[in-house]
Amino acid sequence: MPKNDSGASSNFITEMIDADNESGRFGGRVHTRFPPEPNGYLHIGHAKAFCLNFGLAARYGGLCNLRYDDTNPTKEEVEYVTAIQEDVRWLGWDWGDRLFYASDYFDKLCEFAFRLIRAGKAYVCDLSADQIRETRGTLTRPGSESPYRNRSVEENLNLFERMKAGEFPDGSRVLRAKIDMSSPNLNMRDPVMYRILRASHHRTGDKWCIYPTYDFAHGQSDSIEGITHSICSLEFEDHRPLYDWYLHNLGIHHPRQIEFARLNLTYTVMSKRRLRELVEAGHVRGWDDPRMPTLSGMRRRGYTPEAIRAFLDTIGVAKRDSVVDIALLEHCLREDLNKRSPRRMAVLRPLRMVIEDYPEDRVEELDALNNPEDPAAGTRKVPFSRVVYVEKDDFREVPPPKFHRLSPGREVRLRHSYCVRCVGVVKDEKTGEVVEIRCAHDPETKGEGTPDGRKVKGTIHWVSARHAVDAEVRLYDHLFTRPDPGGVEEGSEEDAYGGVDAAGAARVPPAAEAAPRDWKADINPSSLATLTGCKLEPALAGVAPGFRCQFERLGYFCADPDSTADKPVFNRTVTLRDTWAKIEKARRL
RNA sequence: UGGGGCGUAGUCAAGCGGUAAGACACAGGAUUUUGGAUCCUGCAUUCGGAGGUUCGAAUCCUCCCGCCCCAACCA
Repeated sequence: MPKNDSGASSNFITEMIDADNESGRFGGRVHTRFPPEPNGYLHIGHAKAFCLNFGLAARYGGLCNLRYDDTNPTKEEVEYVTAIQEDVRWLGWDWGDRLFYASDYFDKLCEFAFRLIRAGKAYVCDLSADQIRETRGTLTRPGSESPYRNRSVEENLNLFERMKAGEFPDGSRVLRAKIDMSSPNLNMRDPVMYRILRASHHRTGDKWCIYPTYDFAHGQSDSIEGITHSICSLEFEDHRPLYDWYLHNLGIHHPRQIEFARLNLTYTVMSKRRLRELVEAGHVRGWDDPRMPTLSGMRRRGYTPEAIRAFLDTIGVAKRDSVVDIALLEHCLREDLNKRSPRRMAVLRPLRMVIEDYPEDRVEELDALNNPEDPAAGTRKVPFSRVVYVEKDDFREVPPPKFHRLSPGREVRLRHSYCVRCVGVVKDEKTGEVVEIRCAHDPETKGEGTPDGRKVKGTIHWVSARHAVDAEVRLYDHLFTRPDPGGVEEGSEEDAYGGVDAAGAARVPPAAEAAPRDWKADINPSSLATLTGCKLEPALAGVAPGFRCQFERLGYFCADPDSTADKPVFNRTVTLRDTWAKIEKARRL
């Protein structure tokens, strides 16, 4: 992909901006904005949008505002406005002193409404919401005009003034734009501009009982802020003619709107509605659950802002609907983490190993490289003693082909330490399970090499039993079992739509051909595995929440805020690539 | 059956009339005290389909097919 000096990708949007700059359309100015509604936490799809907006501003030496599109007081909360700022900042962006709210413009918007009424381009309509819907027509049939459409300017002025003054009950009247009830674009069939809504707003409190709709607020808000390029997602393409109409009839600054396709990822869901449902139904522990695709969840999981940005740069920006393989996100994560993570040893499923020929009371402090990718990261001391814990997975009584870890009679290297050979096992009398392995070490192999040059194929990690720190470790897997949660069931494409589900009760689907499954049925019941009694090397004692490292041979981990002084809790951010696991999986199939 | 948008590999995505970039995934191999990392190699004779224009078409024209969005006083 073509890149400019700042490393950001070129795309169809930069081409349009380049053209605008060349023609002098906005005097060479580039001013964008990120306009979230504070009704939920930001997810990585939003990150695509704001990195695009802030990135464009940075690329062209322009500015990017943060503006809350808070026109619906029934859904918005301050909790979300705070969280949104934290997330945007986390990814490295700065809106300077340009933090705005659409609600800052309520007075101005109201004035715009009066201006349109005076121009005979807006009217107060007494039809109910149901009646408005019924008279809007359908996709193929034009709508019919409201009986209130031709009220006089004076009457409209009077009525709207009284709507504003609170003389009418909620929902009894609306202000509508007088455009064209037979337009093939439904958005142009006299859309609602203002509704009566007695709800307390998170910023304006009870000052207003009428609120502008998003469509009547968004374009003008961009205009007021002097935005040059209004970047938004594809579904607003149909609304552009409406925004054009408002801006044109109001005669105010007219930004250029450019639409792009939002981000979708396999094995997860990406809509605030669904994410909220996961939170509220308790399928996850909260918006910042490390399994969530929310930025707060990813942060808690151990993602780095750099990895997310690299991912976003890699996927590009286009208008085609797409679903990006989550493996690409994980690749970007590993690539970043590999370079910067100190290595540590941790045993998740401990198996006791006794080195019979190693003195009972001896302890050696061995040198271990902190990061083979980065010599500057230095070394640390790791204590070694007669009894250590190794990973259960690293021992097989009956080794399968190509297994080059430990089994009776075989030799492996204990990472940074000695080579040991398994000379016996101790089994549980009742279950027959191996509960301890007995080994002999070769004193000549300390740290590196073998005296006779023999090859020792496997290297396994370990933790000295008497020095180990006990920990809880949380392993995460995809939140959903299918790449397309709720996707159409194979073979059922011809099924008739069986009814109206609760969530869609008011939204009658068109006579659908395909039958989507319930997306919640695809939730992965094993997306979280909590391991206790894990053994960490002592260097890991007392690390601060947010501390990231690689547990050698296992993956990248991050200390969770649930950690306490005596018991660390670690989240697995992502596993290492695991060729052996792949071989074993292939063998099972 | 209206309007708007989009079709390039399993997934993203360049390409802008001169003969299909790159990344992920996948498959081999080298190397390795992390089965990690790294390094090689392979992976679209063809761009949704069919016609047409042209010396030459993924790029231009025509028709067809498929997918997404729109009938909230949500955003």
